[in-house]
Amino acid sequence: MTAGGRPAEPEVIWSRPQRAGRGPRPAHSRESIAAEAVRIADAEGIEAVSMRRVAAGIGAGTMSLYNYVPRKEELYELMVDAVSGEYEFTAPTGDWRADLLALARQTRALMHRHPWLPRLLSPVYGFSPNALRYLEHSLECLAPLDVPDAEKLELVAAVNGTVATYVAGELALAERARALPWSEDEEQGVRTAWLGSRLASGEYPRLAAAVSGTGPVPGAGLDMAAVFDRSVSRLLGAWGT
Amino acid sequence: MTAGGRPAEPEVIWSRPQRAGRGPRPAHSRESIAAEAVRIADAEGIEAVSMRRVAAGIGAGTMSLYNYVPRKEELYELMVDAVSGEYEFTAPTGDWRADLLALARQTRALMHRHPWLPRLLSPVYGFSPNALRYLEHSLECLAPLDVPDAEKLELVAAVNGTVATYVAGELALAERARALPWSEDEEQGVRTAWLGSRLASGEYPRLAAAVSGTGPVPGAGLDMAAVFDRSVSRLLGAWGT
DNA sequence: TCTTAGTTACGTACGCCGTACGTAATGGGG
DNA sequence: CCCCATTACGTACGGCGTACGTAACTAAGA
Repeated sequence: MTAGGRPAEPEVIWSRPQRAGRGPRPAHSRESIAAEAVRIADAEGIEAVSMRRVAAGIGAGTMSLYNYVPRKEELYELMVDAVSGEYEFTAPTGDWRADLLALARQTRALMHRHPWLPRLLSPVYGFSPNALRYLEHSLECLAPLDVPDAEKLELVAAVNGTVATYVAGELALAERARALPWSEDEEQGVRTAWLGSRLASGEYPRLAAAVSGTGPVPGAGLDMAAVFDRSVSRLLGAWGT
Repeated sequence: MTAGGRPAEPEVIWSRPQRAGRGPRPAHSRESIAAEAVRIADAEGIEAVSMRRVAAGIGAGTMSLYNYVPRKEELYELMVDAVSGEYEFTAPTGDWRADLLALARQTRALMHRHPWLPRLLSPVYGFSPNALRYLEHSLECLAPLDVPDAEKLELVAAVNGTVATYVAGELALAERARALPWSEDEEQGVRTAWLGSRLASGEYPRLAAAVSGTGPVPGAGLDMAAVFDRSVSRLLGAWGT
């Protein structure tokens, strides 16, 4: 242990007790810290989340935060778990495909509310309390499906992968524009112009054909929710009967 | 334009000429810059890639790099495009599912060679030259498939999403351990212990059942390449006839 | 009850980071 | 041939994550 009680050994933040027996009672909690970080990320983007900002936001000194969160990466884990608690699980209907589609829609809505979520999901890869609740509920929904349990987890992973990539694509343009000094329209403009000039070169005839008719970028006149439903449903159709 | 000739307007880096007509001939190239950044990221992780490191690596002053790369984000675009050039496209066989599976395997191998790639893919969302080559080749492979072109692009996106998420999961443990002062085994140990203790609580009966038998973390005794092939094949099976 | 050891709080400091800006050198287009 | 766009790059600013040291606090053990 270092002087400040911060361990230099591997650990999972969830297995640490919030309150140790000995010293003064902690003035803050993981929940309030996570909530503040989520608030900042929602309002100003994930790059605005710093240990200093979060500490200041809850009215603590910068280094006090390290009593609750050993590293910034753990702060990310807290954030992901916090928003994962926004799922509303309803009882399985017996139609596992409908249930999983409903879950996927919730995930998409969650990511639209918290656009930084897709970028944090892959580095984290943890089994946080709310992630476990999510997995357990998914398996409940999959009870009618007659495949080995291990494959059910594969199915859940596949759906989540598709959802994450799909929504990341949806959000990419807006997120990039928000982090740069120009607008989403300008960003889309220069990218469309560039793509148009390349396609006009004739080097990519099939791509040019595929892009003509629809816009080159997601969201250009398409009903994204419908496309989303179709993509997820198609994936779900590959399992089972 | 600022004094240094660095534009503050939206632009796509690929539409900038490498050499302007006027001044001294540039001492470096986008290719060598991208190669150096890739070298650093491969050896020490993406977090070791900084403008200073890359500039020093090619023997340039830090701020000289900004004559070639207007922002760090554009450096990431160069990196993604550079490794995208490692694809080896072979003529379509007529069996589009086999062709796309082969492409997906190449993507997986690419991501294993460059473990930072999955994390850079979503923020970038660009149509770099090599990305266009990739898309064009994918559409060539999909010529035998009788669905609208727009859906073919959806299929390619779905496959890439699945691949990216799958490989990101494969790599997460090792990548996280590399960025922290302890080993991958220690990392896996504490996470497995935590998961075990939660599952033993009885709150997640279905998850506990699914996890018993196989290891809780990917790669615990499984043939990951086979699981990968199965996942991608299943997805491909959802399209077409 | 009193000590004491573990814990919380937090100020200071170090070595990084991205990049704005100013200046000197360079060499092709008019 | 000369002008000026362009390259090269040093300096500097404000921010970052976090190591470390110290003071205040409180529950557990004597």
